[in-house]
Amino acid sequence: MRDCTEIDLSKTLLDWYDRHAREMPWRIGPVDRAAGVMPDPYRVWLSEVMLQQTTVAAVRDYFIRFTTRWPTVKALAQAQDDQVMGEWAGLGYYARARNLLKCARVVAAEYDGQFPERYDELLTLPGVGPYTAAAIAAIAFDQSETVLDGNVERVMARLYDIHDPLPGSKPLLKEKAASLTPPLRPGDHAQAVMDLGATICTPKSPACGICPLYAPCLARAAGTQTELPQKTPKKPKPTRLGHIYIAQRRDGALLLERRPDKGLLGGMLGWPGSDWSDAPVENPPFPARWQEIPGEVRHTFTHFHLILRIWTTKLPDGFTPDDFVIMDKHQFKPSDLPTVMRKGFDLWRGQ
DNA sequence: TATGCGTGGGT
DNA sequence: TACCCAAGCAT
Repeated sequence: MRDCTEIDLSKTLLDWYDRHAREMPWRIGPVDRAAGVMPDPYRVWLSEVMLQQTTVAAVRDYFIRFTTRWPTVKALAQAQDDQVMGEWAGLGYYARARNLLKCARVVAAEYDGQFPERYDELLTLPGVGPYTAAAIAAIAFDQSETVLDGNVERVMARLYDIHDPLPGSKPLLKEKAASLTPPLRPGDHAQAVMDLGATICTPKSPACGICPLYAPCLARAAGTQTELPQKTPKKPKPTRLGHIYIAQRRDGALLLERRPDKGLLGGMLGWPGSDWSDAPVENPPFPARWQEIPGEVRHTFTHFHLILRIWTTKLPDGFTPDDFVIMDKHQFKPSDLPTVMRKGFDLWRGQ
C-alpha cells in the first residue's frame, strides 16, 4: 500500500518525462507508447545488455551495427561466435558478448524466439541479472517491476537523504524505488528515473534548480545532495607489465591467438604474449630474432594499470604454430581487437 | 559479501 | 594527472 506522496512523485516524474524524454534508437518515446506502440523485446534486451556499466554515447553505434546485421534474436542466435565477438570489440566487458550469444540461442531454441515476459523467468537467462530482468519486464512488457541501477540508486539516496553507503544500502534503495513504481506506465517510469539521473540528478553537479523533484527532495533540503550516494572506498590499482609479440608474414598475414573464454578479454582475439605481472616472463610464440619497438602501450583495466612492450619479427612462410590463428591481410580488421590489443597494433604499425 | 571484469569521457 | 563514473553480472 502506497501513500499519496509516492503517487504524486510518480506522476510528477512521468509528466517531466513526457516533456524531456531522451530519444534513443532502441526506445519508444512516450507519445508513441501512449498510442499503443510497444518496443521490440529483442531490441530492449540487446540495448540493456550493452548499457550495463556503459554510457549511452558508447552504445549507440554498436546497437545500430548489431541490429542492422542481426535484426532478430533468431538471426543473432545463428551468428558465428567470432563474428559477434568482433562486432562487440571495443565495447568492453566481453563476458557480456559471450552471454549475449548464449542467451540468444536459449531464446531461439527454447522460446521460439519470443522473450519470456516474467521477471523470474528473464532472470534465468545468461547475462540477465536483477537490473536487466526488471528493465526488460518493465520496458518491453509494461510489467510493474522496479529497476535499480546507478541512476536510480543516486536519485533515491538523494530524494530520501539516505547516507548508508553502497552497496549495503541497495535493499533500502530498492524499497524506496519500488514505492515509487506505478501500476500504470512502469516502463516509462523506469526510463524517467534513469533519464532524471542521467541529465538532472547527475553525480557531480546536479541541476537541482530545474529538477521536477526539487520540492520533495530531502537531500536538496539538507544540502547533502553532492555527498550522495555514499560509497565504500575503492582499492588502489596496481601497475602490471607485459610483452606482446606481433609477427607478420611477407604477404601481410598476422599471427594472433583466440583467448580462452574465461577471464580477462575472454573469447577475444589478441596478440601472443607474456603474463601480465610485476616481472613478466618473456614468452614469444616461436623462436626468432624478436626486436623491441620503441615506445610502450599504456592501458587501464577495471582493477589494474598495464604497460606493454611490443616485440616484432617476420613470420616465416608455411609456419603454423599450434594454438595460434593466422589471419590474412584482407580478413584482419583492427576493429576486431579489444582496445588494449588495438593499441599494440597501432604502435607497431606506426613505427 | 567481495572480487573480477573494459573502455572512454568528464572534471 | 588521477581519479570518478556509466542502464551490472557471474562466481
